[in-house]
Formats: sequence, structure tokens, C-alpha cells
Amino acid sequence: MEHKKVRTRFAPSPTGFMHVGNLRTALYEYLIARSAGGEFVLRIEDTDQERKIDGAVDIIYKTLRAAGLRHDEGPDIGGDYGPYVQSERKNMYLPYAQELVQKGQAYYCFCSKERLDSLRENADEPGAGYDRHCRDLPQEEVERLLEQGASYVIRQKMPLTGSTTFEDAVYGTITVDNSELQDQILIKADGFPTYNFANVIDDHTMNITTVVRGSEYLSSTPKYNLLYEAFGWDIPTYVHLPLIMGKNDDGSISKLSKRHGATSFEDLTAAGFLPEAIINYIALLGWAPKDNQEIFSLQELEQVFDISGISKSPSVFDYDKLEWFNAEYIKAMTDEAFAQAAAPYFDKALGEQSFDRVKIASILRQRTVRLTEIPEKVAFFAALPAYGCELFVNKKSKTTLENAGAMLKAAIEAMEALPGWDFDSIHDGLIALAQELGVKNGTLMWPVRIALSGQTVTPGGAVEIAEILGREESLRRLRLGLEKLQHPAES
RNA sequence: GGCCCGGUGGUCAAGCGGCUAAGACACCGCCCUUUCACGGCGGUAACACGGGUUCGAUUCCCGUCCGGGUCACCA
Repeated sequence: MEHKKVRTRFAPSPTGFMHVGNLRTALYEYLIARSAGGEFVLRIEDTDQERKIDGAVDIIYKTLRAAGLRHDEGPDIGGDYGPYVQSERKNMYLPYAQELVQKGQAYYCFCSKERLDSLRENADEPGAGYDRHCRDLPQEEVERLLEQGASYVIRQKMPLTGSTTFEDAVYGTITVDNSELQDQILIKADGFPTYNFANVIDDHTMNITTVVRGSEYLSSTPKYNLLYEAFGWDIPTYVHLPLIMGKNDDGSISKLSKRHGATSFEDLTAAGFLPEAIINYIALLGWAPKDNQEIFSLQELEQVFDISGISKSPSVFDYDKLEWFNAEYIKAMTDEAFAQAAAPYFDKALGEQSFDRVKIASILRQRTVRLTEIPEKVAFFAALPAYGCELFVNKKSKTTLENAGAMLKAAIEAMEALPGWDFDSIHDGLIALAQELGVKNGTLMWPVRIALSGQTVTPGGAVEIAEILGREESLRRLRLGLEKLQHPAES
């Protein structure tokens, strides 16, 4: 038994965004390679010249980097099996196709696009396909047309009878009747290979041992096998992944796509999700560990990932669960790290004003689910919002329009007299005051917090907010609140 | 429509012939509490259906139903 080093590849086409399904495929490919001490290769599949998009390849690099999926070989870093961009390999494919023609496993087809279209239109049943018109053209006819420079494609000659069987590491043994297989195009009229053909040639020449892809390829896999067999090449290990679905408005589900909301890595990070949380979540979409662990770093996944844990049934992408992961990751951050991750959002809400952002981060961290919620949560630090006196009334804290004023008045006096302006001083001062007044803490704290923030729900309590606002601004806001209570009409 | 693949709570899922059928998210209560959260405790909720095989089926087989995928000079 020879022991080949496991090599997987991520082979995206540059479409301009990274769909989460693609990202998960990349992740599993990465993990399968890493968990086996193997290699992970990046290959760009740009054989469709009509769909080229500028800058799309950079998005792929950026996403992989942000996700922490380092490739061992690729267009940007080279390797022993280059080039790693299919358009740069263009000349490699035709000779292989011609070899197949020699072997009688493929043939030239001169049918026009129009003919194929009308074939499809006139078909009784959907999925009728090509009628194999050129499959048995006489040799002389083929040569004559080639000499004339006629436009042609090369098609794979499928067996008309029998069946093809292959093994999939996830789905097991799958058999398909050969009569189901179309004589698929290998080389297009523009000279470029089709995706399917380029895939086989590249995977073989790049020594890929394990082909990982979405289960939408399950039914075309027999065609791949026939190709490998025709060349006499080793067939790779297939790992087909269950699809990621999205829930439609009517409650039905279908392959996750744009209409389901944020579905690309870029969309998700823009929506305030952390890359680590996204990776952790999608790792568990279609795969489960042996135990019940849910929070995994990429390094941990590299240790425990195993193909046997991949499930066969499709899974629905659940934003609620993703949010939970995101919140977990945020809670696990240090205040400093969180302040840094939140920086753009702080900038947006606080502008130039100099608050202690690490302190704000510390009260925000436990209650932030998505980074995008931050601006609205901290805006009151920058500017006291307009608010009405009714906010001072809270049943649970036993505050009323009547006692709130007295509380504020007492609080102002106590806070003015405070020797220092740090958490402990403010806290101890106010708690002592509440005791002195003979009221429960909430009765004092509620109106103070309302006056400081102008809103009923805030990150942090009265003490934290006061500390961050500073003595001067805090007292200003408290006096404003007191005035409001004393002259409700004017406010 | 043909072919292929699936079907455990609303969602993600463990289970791989014998269990009171885990766990997580969401949801609902209660507790904690200077708001909201966090946290703690508890709760509602599932083997699609019908036949077999077996002493015994969520688990194995067949059928039905349901869902998804695929049938391009797209990947």
C-alpha cells in the first residue's frame, strides 16, 4: 500500500464574492488537509471568459486570509504544480482531449449553437440533451472540416449501456446508469476547457488526492470517473458535502442564495459578524464533533476534524445561531481587543470626542451581539438625547415623578462632594447615599442613570456611565434632569 | 419529467437493534440585578407514513409521501 500525502484544493471561480457555501467547502478542504498533515492548494478556475470580473481574485485572497485558511500553494505564493490559474494553463488541456479522441473516448463536434438550441426547444421531455449527431462522423469528414477551419468542440463519448459506480466518503456507493450521461463538452469552441474537464486534468496533474465539493456535483461525478478511467489515472477520494440551504419567505427552503440575505463572507462581516464566529458556525453546519463541544478555534478544528462527522442531509443557515456564536466570541475578547474591533463603530458614534473607549468596551461587551449595534448603543455618550420626564418613572425601582427630583438633588450634592471620580468612589458614594435616604439602590440609581443617558436602556449602569462621562458632564446632565423635573412644561 | 441524494423538536444536531431519544440556538417561566443584558435554574417541543426482518426497531430492507440536487460551449 502506497501512502500518498493528502492534498486538497480549493478551486473557486472569481465571481466577486465569497458565498458561505464556498467558504465552508474551503474550510473543510483546509481541515481535511491539516488534520492529515497534508497540503491545501488554491487554484483559480477562470475558464469562463465571459464572466470575468476585475478584482475578484483579490477578494478570494482577502477572505481566505481573514478566515485564517492559509494555503500551501497558489497563484500568489507559487508551488511545484503551477501555474495555479486555469486561464494560464489553457494550452495544457487540448492535448489531453486529443489523446481521448485518439483513444476513441471523445470526438469532434461541429454542431452550431443554434442547432443545439433548437434541439432543446423541440424536445418533448425536459433534459433531453444533445442527440450525439457528430459522434459517428466519418473520419474523412472530420478531417475535412478541421482543415476548413470549422468551429468545433470536443465531446466526451459516454458509454451507451451499463452503469458507472463510485465511492463517496460521505454518501457511500452511488451508481448511475450510463444512459443518463450526456456526451459533455470537454473543450469549448473558444479553446478553453469546460469546468468539468479542467477539473479532472488539474486535479490529476496537481496530485490532488481528495476532491471536496458540494453535493450538487454528485450526479456529475460518474462523468469524472469515466475520464479518469479513460486516462488510466487513479481516482481521487470524493467527499461531497451537504448543501447549505436558506429559508424562503413562504417557509420553503432552497440552496442558500442572495435572496436569503447576507450570504457572502463580505456581507456577513459588514453585518457585524466576526470572522472567527463565522468560521466556527459554518464548521458546524454539516459537521459534528464526537463530543458536544461547540466553540472551536481553527486550531482546535484542525485537530479534531474528521470526515466521518460530516452529515448527508442539507442544513438551513440560521442567523440566530450565528448571532449566538458572535456574542460568545465577543464575550470572550478582552476589553482592549473588543475596543479595537469596535473602533470603526465607535468612530461613527463618538466622532472626535475623547472617551475612555476601553471602559466603554467593558460595559458593552457582554451585551453586544453584532458589531453594527454599537453606534446606537453608545450615541448617548456623545450627545444627550431629548427625553421626557416619564422616563423617570419606573415601578420596579419604585421611582415616581415626585421622588425622582429629590433623588437627583441628593445625588448631585453627594457627587459634587466626591473626592475622586472613579468607579469605586462614585459607587460607594451613591450606595451610601441610598442607605442614608432609606431607599433601595434602584430608587436612587434609576433617575441618575436616566438623567445621565436620557434613555431607559443603556449599556452599563449609572455608576459606569457617570465614570465615563466625567464629573463635569455628569453633573451638568444631572442638573438638567433635575430642572426638567421641576419645570416639566418648559422641557 | 428522468436520474441522484436526503427525511430525529421551529433551526443545528447526537444516536449507528434494547436509551425515561443527548446537547446547542430560538421560545416561555423563575432567580440574580443600579436599566437592558450576562449568568444560574427549570419548562414546552422530535424519530414523516405504511409494510416487512427480528424476541425487540429511530436504527436494517421495501414502498408511499415530502424535501433537495441535477440534467448548459456556467462553474
